[in-house]
Amino acid sequence: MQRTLTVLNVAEKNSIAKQVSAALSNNSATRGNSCSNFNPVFCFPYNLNGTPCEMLFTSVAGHLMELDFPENFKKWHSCSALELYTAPVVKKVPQDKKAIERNLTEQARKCQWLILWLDCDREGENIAFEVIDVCLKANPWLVVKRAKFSALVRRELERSVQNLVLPDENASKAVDARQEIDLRIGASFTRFQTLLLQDKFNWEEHGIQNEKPVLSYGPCQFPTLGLIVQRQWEIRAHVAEPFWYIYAMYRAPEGQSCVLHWQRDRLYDHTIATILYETCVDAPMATVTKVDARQKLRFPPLPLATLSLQKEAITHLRLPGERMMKLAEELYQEGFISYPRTETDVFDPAYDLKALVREHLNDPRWGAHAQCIDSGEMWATPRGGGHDDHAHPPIHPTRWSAPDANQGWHPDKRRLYEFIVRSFLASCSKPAVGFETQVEFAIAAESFRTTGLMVRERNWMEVFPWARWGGNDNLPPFDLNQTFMPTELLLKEGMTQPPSKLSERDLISAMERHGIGTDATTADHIQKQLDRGYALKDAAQLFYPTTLGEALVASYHKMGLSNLWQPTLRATIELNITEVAGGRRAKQEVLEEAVQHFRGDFIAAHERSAVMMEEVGQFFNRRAGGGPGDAAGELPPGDPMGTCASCGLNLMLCKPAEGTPFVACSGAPLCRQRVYLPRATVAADISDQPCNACHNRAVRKVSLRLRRAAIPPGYDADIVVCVLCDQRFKDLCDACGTARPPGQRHNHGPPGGGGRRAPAGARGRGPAGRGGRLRGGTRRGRGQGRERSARGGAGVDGRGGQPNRGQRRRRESDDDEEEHSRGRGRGRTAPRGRGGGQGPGGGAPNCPRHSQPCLVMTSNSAANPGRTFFKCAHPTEAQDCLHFMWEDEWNGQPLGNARGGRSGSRGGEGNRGRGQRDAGRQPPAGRGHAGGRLVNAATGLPLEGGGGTCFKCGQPGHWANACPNR
DNA sequence: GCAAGGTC
Repeated sequence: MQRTLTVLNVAEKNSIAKQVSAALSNNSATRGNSCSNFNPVFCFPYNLNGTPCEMLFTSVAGHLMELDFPENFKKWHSCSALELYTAPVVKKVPQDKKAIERNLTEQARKCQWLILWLDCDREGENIAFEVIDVCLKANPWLVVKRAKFSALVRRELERSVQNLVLPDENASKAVDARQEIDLRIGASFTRFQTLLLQDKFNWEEHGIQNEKPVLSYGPCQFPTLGLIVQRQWEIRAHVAEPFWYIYAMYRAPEGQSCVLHWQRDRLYDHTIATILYETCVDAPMATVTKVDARQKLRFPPLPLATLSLQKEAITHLRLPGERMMKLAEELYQEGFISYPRTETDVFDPAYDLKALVREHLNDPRWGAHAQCIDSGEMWATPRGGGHDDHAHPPIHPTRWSAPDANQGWHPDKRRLYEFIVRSFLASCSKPAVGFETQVEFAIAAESFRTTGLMVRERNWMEVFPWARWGGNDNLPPFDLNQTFMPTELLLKEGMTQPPSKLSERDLISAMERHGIGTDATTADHIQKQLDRGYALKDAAQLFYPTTLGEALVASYHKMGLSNLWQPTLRATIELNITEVAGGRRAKQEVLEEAVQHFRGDFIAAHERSAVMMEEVGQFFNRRAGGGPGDAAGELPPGDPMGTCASCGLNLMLCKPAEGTPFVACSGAPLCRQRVYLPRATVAADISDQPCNACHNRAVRKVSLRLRRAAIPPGYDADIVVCVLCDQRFKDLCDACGTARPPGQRHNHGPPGGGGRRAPAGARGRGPAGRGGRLRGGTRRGRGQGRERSARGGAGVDGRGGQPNRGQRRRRESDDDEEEHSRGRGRGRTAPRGRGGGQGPGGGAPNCPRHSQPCLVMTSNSAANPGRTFFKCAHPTEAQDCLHFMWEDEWNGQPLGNARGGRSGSRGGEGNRGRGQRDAGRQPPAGRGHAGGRLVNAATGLPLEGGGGTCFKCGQPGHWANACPNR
C-alpha cells in the first residue's frame, strides 16, 4: 500500500493560502490548529503526481525575518557611524512574528515535504528562504519544493503543483544584498546627519515642531525628496520670456463658434510676430483649406493596479496615496475588493468577469449599466496594460455593497469603493464613440486649425462620471474653400511660465519611472517626506520642500555628493542586485562593491561635515549652546599621524593657536577619539618613527618637548612616544595631568591611561553658546552680501537645476540692481532695487504677516506703466505671499489686514498665478471685429483702408514696431 | 531614535 505523504504548503499571506486550498480541494478543506491567529492551517487530501498526500496549507505575513545590527551596534553612541559599514548584521524573526514561526515549526515537524507558494517575485523568493530556514531547523529531512503560479485559478494552480521546481536562490540573494545595502547606508547616514545637525540649529524657526528632529536618510526617501527639491530649483531658475501669437476667433451667424489656433503656436520675436500679424490684418479673410471628419473611439480605463489606482484616486477623489491604501486595505479585509497591492493591469482570460458584474445588477447607482453589460449590449473584453505580477488579478470589486449597507463607512471609503466598482464596470464596457472634425484655414499666408468633437455614444463614460472627453461640440459647419471674416484677429502676448510644483500623481509617476520604491511602498515614501518635515503640500495638494528638506539636499550637493539624493540612486542599486538575481555576479562581490562605494561617500560626507554645517546655516540660525566647536571644520589645523581605530578616518595632531596641541580624529564630532598631551608639553611634532605596536594603523610617534621643571625626576625633557600605546606617555599624563584646550570640560587622556573618559552625554561638548551665535550672525551677513546672483540662471552657479539657496535673503537684499535692470529690459515687471527701509520716506512698509520689508517694484504693465508698488517677498510659503499695494495708495501706515488694507492681490502683475499660466495678455488696443468690419478693440475705430493701427498705443496711422509712444 | 520590503 502506498504511503501517504504529509506536505506543508506555505503562502505569503492567508488569503492566498485560503484560495489555493479551496481551489485544490474543491472547497472541502478543513481548518486545523495553528499557533498564529491570523494564519490558520487548511487541511485536505490531494493526489500529487500519483502520490496520495495530506496537504497542510498555512501562511506567513510577508517577510518572516528582519535584518538588523546586533544589540551592541544598535545604540547610536555604541559605535561610530562608519563602523556600520563593517559591523555584522543578523537576520532574525522579530517578536511580532514569533507566533508565525512557532506555527511553521510545529507544522514542519509533521511533514515530509515543504511546498513554497510565495508570491512569484524576488521578495517572494527571499521570504521562501526565510520559511525554509525556520522549517529546516525544525525538520532537517524536509524535501523543499517551489510552486510557481501565474493566476489563482484551479487549472493554473493544478498545473503549478504538478510541476514543482526549486526555489530561486539567486533571486533571494539579490534581496539579501538589497536589504544589507539599505540597512547600512540608511542607518549610517541617518546617524551622521542627525548627530551632526540635530542640536545645532533653531529648527522651530521654519516650522519643524520637534526640537531635536531625527533627520533620517534612506535610499528611497532621499531620491524622493530630491525630486521635490529639484523641481523647486527648476521653478526658481525659470526666467520668464515673453512670446506673441496670432489669435483668431470666429462666431457664425447661427451662434456656433471656434478659436482658430495658429499653426506656428507662438513666436519669441516680437518684430516677426508683428509683421506676420500685420500681413493677416491686411488680408484678413479666412479660407477653409481642409476639412477632415472621422469617427473616433475613446477607450475605457485599463484594469486597476496599485499605482494607477493611487494616481486616479488622487486626481478624481483627492485622496492621498497613503490614505487610499489604508482604505483599500480595509475594503480588502472585509472582502469587498481584491488584493490592493498588485502590479497586474490585465485580467486573466479565464476570469469570470460577468459573474463579478452580476453582483451589481440591483444597485440603484450603477445597476442599470451592469445589466447592459450582463446582457451583452454594453460588454467588451477589458483591455490589458501589459503588466502582470503573476500573483494577483487587477484590483476589482469582489462583492456588492448595497448603498444602505455601508452607511457606517467613512465617506472616503464609500467613495473609493464606488470608484473601484465604476472603474471595473467601465473597463468591461464598450469604448465611447465620437465624431471628430479637423478644419484648417489660411489667413493671408498663415495657417490655422481648429477641432470639433461630437460624442455620439458615451458607453463606458455613462458609468464613469469622472471621464472627460473635451472638445468643441459647437463647431460651425465649414466647407472646403469657404471664406469668412474672423470675428476677432489679435496679436496676443504671453509669458512662459515655470514648471508647476509636483502633484502626488506627478511624484508617483516620477518614482515609478526611476524605480524608487515598489507599488506597495511608494505611498509610504511620499508620506515620509511629510512626516519627517522634509516636504509639505500646499492648498492645491502640490508638493514643495520645506526649508529643512531643501537644506539637506543642498548640503549634499555642496559636498559634491549629489548622487546621494538624485533619482538615479535607487536604480543604480537595483541594477547591481539584478546581476545577482540573474546569476551573473556573486552576491558577496556586488555587496562588497556597493558597501565600499557608499562607505567612500560616507567618509567624504564625514570629512566635509563642516560644509554641511555651513550650508544648513544658510537656511537656519544656529542654536545658542548648540555644541560649538564640534564640527569637523572647527578642529584647529593639524597633520595626519595615523588611522583612527574607532572610525577609520585620520588621527590628527592638532595645533590650536593658543594652548597645548592635542590629538583628535578628523571625524569629529561624530568620532570622539581624542588624546590630550601632558600639561608640561612645550612643543609637539609628528616624528618619522612608526609605532610598531600600532603598525596596522600606520601611527607615527610624536616627539614631545617638555618643561623640565614640570616633569617628575627620571623623565627626559625630549621624548618620542606613541600617544596611543606608550606606557611612559600614560605615566607622564598621570603624573603631570593633561592639557585641554579652552572649553573642553573633560580630559579624555590616552586610551587606557591617565586621562578619564568622559560620560557619553557630556563628551565633546564645549561651553554653551561659544561660537554658535557668532557664527550664525556672520553667516547671515555673508549670505546677503555674497548672493548677488539673480533669480533664474544666474542664481544657480551657472548650471541649471542647482540650488538657488538663500533666496529669501537675496530677495530681501538691496543689491539686486543688475537683476532688476535686466528685468526691465525684458519688459517685465521688475523690482526697483530699494526696499528694506521703513516708513513713508524710507522705502516700503513691512508685510503685516511676515514682518519683513516689502520689495519696491515698478510696474511695466500696459495698464500701469512705471507705477510703483510694494509686494511681500516671502518665498517659503506654499504660494508666495500675496501682500501687494500701490505706492501712491499707501498712507505711510503699516499694512493692516490679510490683504494689506487697500492693497490687493498681485495676480494681475508680474508673477501671475498658475491659473493664468500662458494666458495671453491682450494689448491695450487690439483689433476686433464688429458687424463684419475690423475695428480697433479699444477705440472702436474702423481698420479698413490699411495704414495700420498700433497695438501698443492703440493709435491709428503707424504700426507697433514704429510706435512713437512706446 | 536609523533603511526598505513584505504584510497586517
